[in-house]
Amino acid sequence: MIPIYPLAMPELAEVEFFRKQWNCGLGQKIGAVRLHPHARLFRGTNAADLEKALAGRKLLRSEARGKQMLFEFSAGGWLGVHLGMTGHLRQERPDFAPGRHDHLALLQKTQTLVFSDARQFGRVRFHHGPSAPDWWTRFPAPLTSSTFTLAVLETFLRRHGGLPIKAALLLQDGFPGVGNWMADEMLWRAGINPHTPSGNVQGLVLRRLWRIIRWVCRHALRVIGKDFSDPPAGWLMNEKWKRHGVCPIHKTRLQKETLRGRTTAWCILCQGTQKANPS
DNA sequence: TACAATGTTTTAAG
DNA sequence: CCTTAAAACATTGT
Repeated sequence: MIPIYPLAMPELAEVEFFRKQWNCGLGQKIGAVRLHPHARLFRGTNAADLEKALAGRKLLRSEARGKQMLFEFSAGGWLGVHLGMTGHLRQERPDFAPGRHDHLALLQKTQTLVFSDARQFGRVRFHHGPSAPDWWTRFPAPLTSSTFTLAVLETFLRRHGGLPIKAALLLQDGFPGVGNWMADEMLWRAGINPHTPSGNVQGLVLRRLWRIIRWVCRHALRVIGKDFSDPPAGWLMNEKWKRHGVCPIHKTRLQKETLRGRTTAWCILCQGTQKANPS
């Protein structure tokens, strides 16, 4: 059977789904490594070293934090993976021959673990040592953890008080894993206009946003992260990418605008009519 | 053809 | 040093 790999760009839940696509190789040795050594994907790491270091090691475990993934190998090998806009992980047959965009392939006895990324906005890095690399351990706590308190949210939004709330939600330092669809989903559910300065999100509205951030993360992981199911009916995400998307509640056409270079959709009845540069 | 795409990083400016 | 704005990155699909 040939599995079908969804063509979706990865945010929190999608990353978690793709991470699990390599679970079939847990506990197994890497026989050989095939990679494109000069691919942009390997910027900042020595691809030749990576190739030499991983061959013969065993894949032990993996974890996702926000949009980052870390795969641990025996003898202190750590492989960091970011999928960018077009990256994905999948498994192929053991005799797999990498294609043009299959930049990294780990050959195992019963399958090959593949990382593909056409645009190469993604990234692969390798760390050798007894513990996980610094960039990983310094990563902010998950939004679903008890560490992400209302006070943490308030402090972050105040620090970036001049940014439109939509742009602030995309900052990975504050909201690890949140991407374009999740940010719009959260603002729609919270009834906040995407252009609202972050510093103006206060009081009851702030508290509601905090609850919704956690709710959307949990549910996205439960549905999409599990098996890449579509989000339930009633989610804004189902409408956002349609040419004539409508508000799931009012059935009126969504407002669309490029905000800070990112496509943004909102409902003027739920979130108001505010646009960029009011004068 | 020209433009847009669910993401970061760099560079410049305030 | 801090925050913000915009361009750059490379490829594919409409």
